[in-house]
Amino acid sequence: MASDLLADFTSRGLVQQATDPAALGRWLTEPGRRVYAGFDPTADSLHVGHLVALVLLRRVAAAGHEPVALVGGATGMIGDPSGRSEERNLLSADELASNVAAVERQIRAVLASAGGRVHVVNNGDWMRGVGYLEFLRDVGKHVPLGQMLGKDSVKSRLEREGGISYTEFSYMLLQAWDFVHLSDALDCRVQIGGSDQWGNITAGIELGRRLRGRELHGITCPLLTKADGTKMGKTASGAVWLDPRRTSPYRFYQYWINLEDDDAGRCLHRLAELPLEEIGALDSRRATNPAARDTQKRLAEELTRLVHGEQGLAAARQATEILFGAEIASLDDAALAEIFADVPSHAFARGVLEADGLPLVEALKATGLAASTSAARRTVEQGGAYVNNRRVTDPASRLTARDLAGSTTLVLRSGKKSYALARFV
RNA sequence: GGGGAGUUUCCCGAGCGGUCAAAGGGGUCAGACUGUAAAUCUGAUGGCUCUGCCUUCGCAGGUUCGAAUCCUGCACUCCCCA
Repeated sequence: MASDLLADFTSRGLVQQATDPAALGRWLTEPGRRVYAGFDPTADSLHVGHLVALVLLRRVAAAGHEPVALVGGATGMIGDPSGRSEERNLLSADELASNVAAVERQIRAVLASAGGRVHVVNNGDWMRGVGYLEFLRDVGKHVPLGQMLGKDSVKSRLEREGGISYTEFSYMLLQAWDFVHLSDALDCRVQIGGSDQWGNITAGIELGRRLRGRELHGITCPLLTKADGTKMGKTASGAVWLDPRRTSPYRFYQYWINLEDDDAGRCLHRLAELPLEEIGALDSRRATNPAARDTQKRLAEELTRLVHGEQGLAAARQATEILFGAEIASLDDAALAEIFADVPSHAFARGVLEADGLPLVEALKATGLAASTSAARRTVEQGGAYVNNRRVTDPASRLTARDLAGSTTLVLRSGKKSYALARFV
């Protein structure tokens, strides 16, 4: 069953290119093979774009092999030119170190539930001690310049005005050496990555052949893009991160919920760890009854659980329920703060709730839900204002202590989904 | 250097000396519909202590009971001739 890995990938649309599938399949017949994918620590969190590689590694584990996640403490110093139109800015060593630590944590968390043995390595560990001359003699000597110049990542950059620095040009040497090193250290002979990694992967394969006479393999998967051609994982407010401090579980969940049908379908195949029969069933239900949006729901559920755990999923669901209109009866301040983590809040003096209370229009203006008192009044008159998700249509109405949802907080809303928290302290 | 056209509320753009906070379109914001989609439909869209009041039509003055609309000067933009 271990040999099913390649077929498994293929059946889920996860294979763009692969080296000699027959030989690769043979090598994978034995369980416990190590397969690696690399992650460069360009930020202190991975994002949705990295999910494909993570899921790939989980499938490696599920197939009875051992995933190796490489964090690029060394390569992150340089910057991968692949898929980039411009030179990268270098990260400081401090930044890099904390990014490495954070990314390692995330990878472990996601891979932990896959079961089996997981390796997380950092190429900084083996690159740090290597001297420049040594590297040029041991590695550089065996890589023909013509081959390097032929890589798409290099070619496309050379044609552009900004060109490419020697530093970024050298990136593929490091990644090539990583592959050879991992084949030495862990007998890891397969590298997987996004399709933009093909050049780097084959550089490693070539180096393994020249240096060790060893046969290494590579698999790339298509980059996840949306039907409109834009990158997956981008929203108007920026990237969708895996770190809950950057992207709350609620927003993460919502990202998948909001996908177009086709995009959701593709993601379902590639990212969801569901049996193919179940995926097929969702496909046909999407075709016959798209309004039910079963695919989006299932996808959001699976991925939120994968990244944020059962608790994160529960929180995302509760937040969804409330942010989509469920009346807010009584919730404590902590739950409110949690659910409305992404929502702007404004603090008022507690005293304004005394006596007649605070005019609603003033609260709408102060929280930024309305640009002016006039605009606030209009919103109320047109039925667009809600207190704790209960519509209020009287422009003269005032907020008093009875309107508090928690002990100090109440929730204001304008229209369908513009929320603000009013805190009285 | 000479001649002509223009500068309007977020954008484009219409504005007869009074009924102009200023047509129309876009955008935006609400509401309905809907699949937390797209499209569509409706309303709103200077400010405020809002059945009224205040401030807007390049800038500064002037004429007039009354000006975005007329006159003078200034600034900027565009076009034609040299």
